[in-house]
Amino acid sequence: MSESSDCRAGWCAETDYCAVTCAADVLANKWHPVIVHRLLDAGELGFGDLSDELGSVTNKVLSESLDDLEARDIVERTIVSEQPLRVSYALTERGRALEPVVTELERWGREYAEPARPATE
Amino acid sequence: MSESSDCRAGWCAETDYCAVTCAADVLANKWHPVIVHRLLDAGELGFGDLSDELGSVTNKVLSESLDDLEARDIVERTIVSEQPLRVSYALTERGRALEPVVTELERWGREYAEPARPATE
DNA sequence: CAGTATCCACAAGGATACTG
DNA sequence: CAGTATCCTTGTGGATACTG
Repeated sequence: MSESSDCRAGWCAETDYCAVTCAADVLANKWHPVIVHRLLDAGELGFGDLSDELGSVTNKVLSESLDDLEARDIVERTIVSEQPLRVSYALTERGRALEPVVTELERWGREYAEPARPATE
Repeated sequence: MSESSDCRAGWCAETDYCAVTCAADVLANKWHPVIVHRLLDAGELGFGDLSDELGSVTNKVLSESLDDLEARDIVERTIVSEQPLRVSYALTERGRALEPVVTELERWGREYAEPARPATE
């Protein structure tokens, strides 16, 4: 799924703004930021818990998002029990390192979110 | 252009993670993060300057990105001269307030960018 | 120079139904 | 429960050509 920008093409981390782009790429998905945020303060959550918290997400999309986050080593999947199947998701170290980003994002959101008026037309 | 999420639907800023989502939405565009970053440390840049710095962006896409950022009141457009037309872009207060976000994004990118391995399949 | 106008390709997200 | 499998709609970005 997704080639996810040129981060691995030696294009990243060479310049400061490339680092920014690559990091932003990780959160450039409709559900990733919330998922990380929720895991940040819940520690771990099951698939269903996440689904409930996000509200309008479908199984397919949530599953894809989690797969992607796992592939990026942001999130870790653990099987808690089979029969009935129960899994748990938690942040990896890389994932936890996103905390300051999310914190600042939240701060900005709280202060400046409302006035957004995307395209007058 | 773009309805840009449910931020204005009273959905945002009510909970912490909604604030995060809304803020993330602002940077959820291929070029927005870099543009903001570049303006953050250049102060102001002309259309052509930006185009040069971003490299592979086309006029159309850069133009759209800037329009969107302007509509969101992140960026400010100033006409420097007509004939030949010259404009300058700079961050607004809202835009400058994104600095900590970008800084943390950059920090994370520098430290963790490389190992990303999006989808093994 | 600083854009617009068109057309196009593709990935992302959603709806719905089904399964180990 | 925790996903997969399909199908479908839309948005986003890019190529190219043109303009005040």
